[in-house]
Amino acid sequence: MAVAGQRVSIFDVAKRASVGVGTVSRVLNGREGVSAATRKRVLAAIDALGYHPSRLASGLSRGRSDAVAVVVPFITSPSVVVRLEGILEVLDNVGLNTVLYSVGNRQQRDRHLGVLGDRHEAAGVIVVSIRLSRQHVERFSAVGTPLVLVDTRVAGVPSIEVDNREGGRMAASHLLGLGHRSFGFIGDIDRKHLGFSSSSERLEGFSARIAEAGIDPSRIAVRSGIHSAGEAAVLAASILELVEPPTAIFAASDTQASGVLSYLKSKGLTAPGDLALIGFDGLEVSALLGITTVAQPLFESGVRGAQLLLQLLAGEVPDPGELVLPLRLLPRSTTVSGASIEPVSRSP
Amino acid sequence: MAVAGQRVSIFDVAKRASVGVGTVSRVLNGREGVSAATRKRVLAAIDALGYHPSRLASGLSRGRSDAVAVVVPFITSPSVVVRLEGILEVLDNVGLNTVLYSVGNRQQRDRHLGVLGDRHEAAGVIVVSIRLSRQHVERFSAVGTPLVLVDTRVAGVPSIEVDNREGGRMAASHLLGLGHRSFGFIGDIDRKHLGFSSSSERLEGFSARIAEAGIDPSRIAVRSGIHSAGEAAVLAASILELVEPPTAIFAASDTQASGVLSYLKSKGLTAPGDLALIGFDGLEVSALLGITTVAQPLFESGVRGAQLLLQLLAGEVPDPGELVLPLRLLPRSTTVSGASIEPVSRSP
DNA sequence: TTGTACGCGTTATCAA
DNA sequence: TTGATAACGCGTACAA
Repeated sequence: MAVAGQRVSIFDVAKRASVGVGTVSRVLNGREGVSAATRKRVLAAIDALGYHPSRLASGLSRGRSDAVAVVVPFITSPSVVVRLEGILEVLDNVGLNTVLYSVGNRQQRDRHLGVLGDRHEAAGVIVVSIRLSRQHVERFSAVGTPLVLVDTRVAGVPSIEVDNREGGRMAASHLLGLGHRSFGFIGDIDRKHLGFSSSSERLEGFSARIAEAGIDPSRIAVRSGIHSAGEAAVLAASILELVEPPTAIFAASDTQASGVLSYLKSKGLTAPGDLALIGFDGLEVSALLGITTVAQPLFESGVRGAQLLLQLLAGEVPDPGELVLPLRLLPRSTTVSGASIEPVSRSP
Repeated sequence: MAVAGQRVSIFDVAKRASVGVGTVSRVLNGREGVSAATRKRVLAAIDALGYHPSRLASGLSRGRSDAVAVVVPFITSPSVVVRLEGILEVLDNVGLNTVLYSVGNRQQRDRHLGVLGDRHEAAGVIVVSIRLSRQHVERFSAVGTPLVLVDTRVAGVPSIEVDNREGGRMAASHLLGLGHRSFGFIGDIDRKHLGFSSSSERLEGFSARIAEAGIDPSRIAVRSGIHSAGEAAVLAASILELVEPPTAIFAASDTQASGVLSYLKSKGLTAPGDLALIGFDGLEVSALLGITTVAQPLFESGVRGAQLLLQLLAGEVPDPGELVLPLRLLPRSTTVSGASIEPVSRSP
């Protein structure tokens, strides 16, 4: 038992086990060249003293922190949280600490990213959903700090992504297949200039597919605002008040789609009768409300991203360094009128 | 500019400014006893070299990390995320790193909490929504590591809470005032044994108020399950299939209330016509779906918790060490039939 | 196989 | 007002 008072150091362990600190260190780090007998003695001493090494001291000695920095855009979006969960699960399993950096604007982004290349700050860095400039990336490669990108991409940097354009195409195909010929789109505006591009990429794919169907994509009623359900409701209103409102709306996220649905409800309208609606992400809320959506593997993106970083940390060169995860279209009751509103599955 | 290659240390700065490292350290930490002239020279050198101190080294020297550990239950619940945002905002502002510990079961909890008292691990700790034992707390007080509790409480430890019983009473009063006389309750079951107690406390208050109205509280149809909308939908079904189903349901959280609402919708039922429904938390989803709720200041709880920790870190003794934040009942369309489904406000 | 001593980058103490 | 130097706790060459 660690008695209150003085911190127990590697020296105390060494003394108790009648060995040198070097030996204790060797045991601690699973290095060979220690006889079974001494190893056992050392382990016993460690246990008896309740000793655990100081992250600070070992980090300083090794020349690098053992924490992983995870940089996320101001956590307001559920999708980011799910990715983060995935990251945490993997890192926690291998005993790495996760330091969370939430950035709400460019200044914060640059301030944090500018210093995170330092190995004393973090052993490695995972950036989620934030666009990085070449300069940012070069800082990292210059000092050799492993960097992984999740839901964003820079050529040459290991990353986990989905094909947002393809997702847009999938949404369009689904709606076209149902006979729709006029469309609205509700997306994000990147007010904080953090370089979010998924929304516009999804629109690109959506437009391209519409055009292929012989429809003028410039006729899509496009509205953008901050990423929130409330804002999306307002944008939906603006689209539906058009003289010739579209029959279908593609929202760039489930959060926004849920806002559209709430607007419809408030006006006594229904989907897909009055308006077909499709979202993006595959969040629980979409299942709950029966919103058709293009689902992406959010949790998995976090897991994969963290695993990628682990490889980098181990000095390996990840084979498919830039990974593209698959999307799935989940048809539900906001587009397919027959579809029963599923009695939400028990497992979350 | 920090040239790629060697790390620039306090020694480099000292050399460039023609002073001793002691002086640089003094400037760095804003200590007095440095002439304006030398301070200026040092600052210039720091700037020219792009120097910033090593957290590892200063931590080791000072004997404690400058990171704050935040322990949260497996981040699946939106309420926890909002609290976390509040915490991050405050800590980031003062330059403290936030190390996130997500615990999904007792083993994880004990493993993390057991080591977090060490000042080399964290300068201070904030525990969110997880019940701590006396032993846990004593470990912290023994070594003097500041500890703050958010949404949980232990006598003598600084904490931020709401009065869950009072919240339950508020919900009951609201429903009683609307003429309801039969009730259902949907709450959490703490399957992972992390000591969540809000749900049962809310039920206690709810029951007490019901009893005061002359109704036998044992007649409340109580159902509990894991915290998820889907599970809540299943529980709602079980309640509504009773031979004499209640006319109102109190869900222990908005997430669960949204599950109940989705179940109603899937059955073609409406609120409050077929069933009055009230939730808890005041999450955006409740506004979106028009669910009446008992709102608690989630973001603020994080902010206050972090501020409390800052005081502790500064050696101050927070005056009301155990803070109870106010609750507000927000009547919406799942209980008050007249209430229009609000066209969700623009600001989130 | 094991012990010793130095270095990691800061802070803090003590002289100057 | 300053500079030199001893910790802080650990990893690791190097010596034994």
